[in-house]
Amino acid sequence: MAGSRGGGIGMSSAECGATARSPMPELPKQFDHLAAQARCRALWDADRSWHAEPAAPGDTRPVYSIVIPPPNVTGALHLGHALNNTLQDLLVRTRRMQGFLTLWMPGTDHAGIATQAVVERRLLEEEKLSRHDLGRDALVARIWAWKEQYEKRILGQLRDLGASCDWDRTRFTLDDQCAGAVRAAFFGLFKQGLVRRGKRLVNWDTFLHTAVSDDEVFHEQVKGHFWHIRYDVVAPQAGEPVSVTVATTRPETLLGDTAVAVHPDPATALDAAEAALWAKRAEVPAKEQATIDAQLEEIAVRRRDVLPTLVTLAAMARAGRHVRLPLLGREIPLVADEWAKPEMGSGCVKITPAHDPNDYDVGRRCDLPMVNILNPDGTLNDAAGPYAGLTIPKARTKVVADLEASGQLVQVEDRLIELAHSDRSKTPIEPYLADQWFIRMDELAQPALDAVTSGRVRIVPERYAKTYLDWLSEKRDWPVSRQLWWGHRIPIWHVAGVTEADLAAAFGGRDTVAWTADGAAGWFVCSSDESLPIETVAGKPLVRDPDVLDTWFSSALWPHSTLGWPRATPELACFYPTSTLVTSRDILTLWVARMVILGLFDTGASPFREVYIHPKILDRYGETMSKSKGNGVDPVDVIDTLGADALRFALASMATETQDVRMPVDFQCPACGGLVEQTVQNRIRPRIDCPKCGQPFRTQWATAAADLALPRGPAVSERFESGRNFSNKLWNATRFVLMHLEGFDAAAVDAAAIADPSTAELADRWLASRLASVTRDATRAIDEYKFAEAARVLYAFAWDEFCSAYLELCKPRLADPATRDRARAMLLLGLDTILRLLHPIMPFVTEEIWQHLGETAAGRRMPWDHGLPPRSIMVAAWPRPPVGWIDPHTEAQFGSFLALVAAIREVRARQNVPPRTRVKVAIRTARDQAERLQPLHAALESMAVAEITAIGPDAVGAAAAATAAVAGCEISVDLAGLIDVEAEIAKLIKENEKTEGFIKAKQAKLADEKFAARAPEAVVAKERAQLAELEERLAKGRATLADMQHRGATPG
RNA sequence: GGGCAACUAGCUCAGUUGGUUAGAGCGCUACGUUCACACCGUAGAGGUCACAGGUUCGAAUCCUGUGUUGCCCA
Repeated sequence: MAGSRGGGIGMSSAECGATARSPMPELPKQFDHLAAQARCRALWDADRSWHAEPAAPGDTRPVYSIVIPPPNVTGALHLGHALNNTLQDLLVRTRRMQGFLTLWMPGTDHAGIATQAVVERRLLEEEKLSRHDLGRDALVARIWAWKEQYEKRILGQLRDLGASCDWDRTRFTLDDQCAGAVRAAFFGLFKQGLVRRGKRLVNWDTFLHTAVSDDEVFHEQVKGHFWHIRYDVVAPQAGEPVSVTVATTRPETLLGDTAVAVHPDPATALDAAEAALWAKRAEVPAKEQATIDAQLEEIAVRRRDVLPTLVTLAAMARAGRHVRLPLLGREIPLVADEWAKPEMGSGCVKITPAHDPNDYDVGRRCDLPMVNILNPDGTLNDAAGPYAGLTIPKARTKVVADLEASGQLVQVEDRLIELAHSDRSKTPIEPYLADQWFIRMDELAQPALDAVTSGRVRIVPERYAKTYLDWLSEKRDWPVSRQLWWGHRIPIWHVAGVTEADLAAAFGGRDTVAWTADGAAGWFVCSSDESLPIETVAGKPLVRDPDVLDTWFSSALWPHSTLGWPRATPELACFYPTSTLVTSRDILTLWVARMVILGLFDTGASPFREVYIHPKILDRYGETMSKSKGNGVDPVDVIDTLGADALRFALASMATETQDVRMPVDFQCPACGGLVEQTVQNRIRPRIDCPKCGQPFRTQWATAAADLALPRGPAVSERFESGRNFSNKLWNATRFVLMHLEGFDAAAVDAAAIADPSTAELADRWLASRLASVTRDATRAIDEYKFAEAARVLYAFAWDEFCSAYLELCKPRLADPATRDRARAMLLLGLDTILRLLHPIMPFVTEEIWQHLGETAAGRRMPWDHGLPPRSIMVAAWPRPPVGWIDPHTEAQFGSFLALVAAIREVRARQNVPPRTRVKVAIRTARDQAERLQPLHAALESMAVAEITAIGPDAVGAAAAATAAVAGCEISVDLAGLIDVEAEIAKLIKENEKTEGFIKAKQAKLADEKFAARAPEAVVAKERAQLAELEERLAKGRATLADMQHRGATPG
């Protein structure tokens, strides 16, 4: 497609010059983003401009590399991905243009449980099958099929967005190369003794038969009960309680109880609780004190009634006494542990280490046995004795009934309970003790901490370093087992009943196999090979661990695994460590910290030098966008309707240093185009009736056939429109420039000479200065990750200065053969520079325009170009205007000119002068100012629709005139026959009042002796000057007002 | 409970080391389609910078506290 458009592409300048023709007829008034997107992608793909090869010998280019945070293959990309990838592309395109050897590594993530759960849910919905019906291999095959589909879609979306990834290098966290890296990394850890086997409480989903991670759990309040149960003391002695009462919301867990805990020092604990209440009471408002008083009263009662018993129990616990577990009759110890709170309940608490996280900690501290009473399917196992085989709800009913029958049930309370539910199956989570593999963090964490504290890895914004350091410094072991089928199978096999000599004989000499004792006469064998070459050792079977690794394990290797590690590839040598990681703060610990840990462990180097954390996009209510809430905007909708550039520009503009950008979302009615505000109520409806035209449309929730038949109303946001408008503005500025470029020999222009401050006139010096300072500001903003700043600076310059000012004042110059060529050269310089600066943010519109410039002005050469402009702007040189172009004095002078134009326009507007009526203007100003403005007369007259009747120190305005003082000029607009005296008087009064206000404030400030004494000299002088200026303005204003009022009284 | 943020125009956000007569985009009002652009132009209205103290000659900006909101960790 690129080839079919405009034969000029890729031709030499001579050929281009020969075929140059007026482009106007073929350039539509509106930028066609869809056509441009297709054309540009085809061009970039044809040239593989995004591809990077490792540096060849002698290539001295600096290297810039980024690895993409691999999107999950769970579903399509959302707005957060669009932001994340826009910013990466922005960095990558900038560096590429700046001459870096630039690689952006793309790929996707297999996303363990998320993907498996999606596929399992569909399997159940569509075929009424569970994964066990299908079997491991068949399910995994299904998930691969899903992955193929979504990977394709995701990569397509990234391309639609304009991402200039090196598509030839696309990786997947579960592909062969990554799998090899995972095995090698795990094996390395195993060999160093950093992998350990241990028990861990997991969130067990009894419906899906799998552990789910903490962030796949949601909490919901449900109605439940609080059962108070009596445990009898074994052989109570005189003065000792004969029983203790504990309370639980899950009575069936008593079957797994291995202790009852009491606080070791209940008196002190009670005092501490009371002291805390007093402290709180002193702080809260009076109305809340009553509640606290009641609690204090309660503590006093406890001290009297409960404390003596607790003290006795604590002593009994120390003496190693026991209580008898109801129903099962097991004797379990009384233990002393601070988890038991004397101020709560009976002060005693039952301990079920295998089924409660807090109890688990108590169990660890007190060295208690851990009795698991559950089967993976949520029924009770043999440890539950007569209750084995029952489901949890049935077991609960029976336990309660039996307790009641045996008289052990003391009391039942109704209570609201915060209950954990699985986000995947929506069923209650059971804490479940399972054997897991852990990566030991005690040694691994320190280098990763050092990397950040030493500054070798810089986190931007800086405050996130704290999150990272706090989390890592806990050095908590990383549980890496997942009871799933989709993922990297843990490369560990178990064998029992053999000796180490047997193992040594079986694997003799292989350095890819290592083993460790399992603590129970068996062995764990680990290998970095895809499989072990043998199935038995000394006749005993090797059994592979059924679990897979945590998804984050393979993600943690992403920067080096994608570059070929553990092989010593040229890619790894050239592009590792990478330059920048761009991500969102919610995975700073899960992902970023682990990348640093394993990057350092595997390669000895941190995987990146800088981490940029970008904001999150929220909806108008400050809620995170998510598919399940229905409050997101589909980036594809924006790309299709407004263009990828519009999306990217808006996203870049949102990337400010403060986080959490809100984006109000509306539904767009497909019938009338009207916007319907998205609310908490309507965002989950399958169909919405447009309040404007009454026509119904469907949303993402539509499932019923009747709803699906309706046209879809996409979720949109007005925030994207300014990007679309900006594209169009650039497009039309181009049309203007190209229109005037006909017959212009761009090759003959020496842009540097044209912009030379010593010879150029004010307007051109101004443009050159602005180009240089804007380039500096935009470049610096990108370097500092201030993307919104870069977008704002470029938008304001391109629109307000280049289009509204420079382009306008070129109009008279273009009409004059004497000044035309210089103006044309400057327009070309300005447009070309703006395009390059904007390209990283808006690649499509800039590339499309670049192609048109290539047809009309292929021979142009910017001062920072070494040769002719390349075929694609993607590989054009980043502008480097000479610093000498920057001239604040010129910028200030030109600012005066623009202020003059604005002042005349304001008078016109106030006086309702018809747009095409030329007004007569006299400007009284100092001689040097008048001389500087001389070349701008035509521009001033054209921009303000004015005729300058006089300019200079002696210029005299008409008798009936509106005046304004601005930028050292006193302008006088002749209002003969036009004047609206009332409007002018009203304006003057208001203006004078405002000035008086300022003067009063200034006078007060200057009259303050302390100010004069302590403020810096320069500030005082500035204030004085401002006061003088204000007073002069007021004097003139008053004189004019008096004149007007006189005139108003005697019209004519 | 601990930590991190945010609070500035109707909405979404800027506002560098304190020197401000507080800005932008969208929206709003008025006027306007001559030849780059109505996805446009010109002009205008609109703010007690959450609140209360403090530091300072001077606070949107620094400090303390309060309120509201969000996120992370437990």
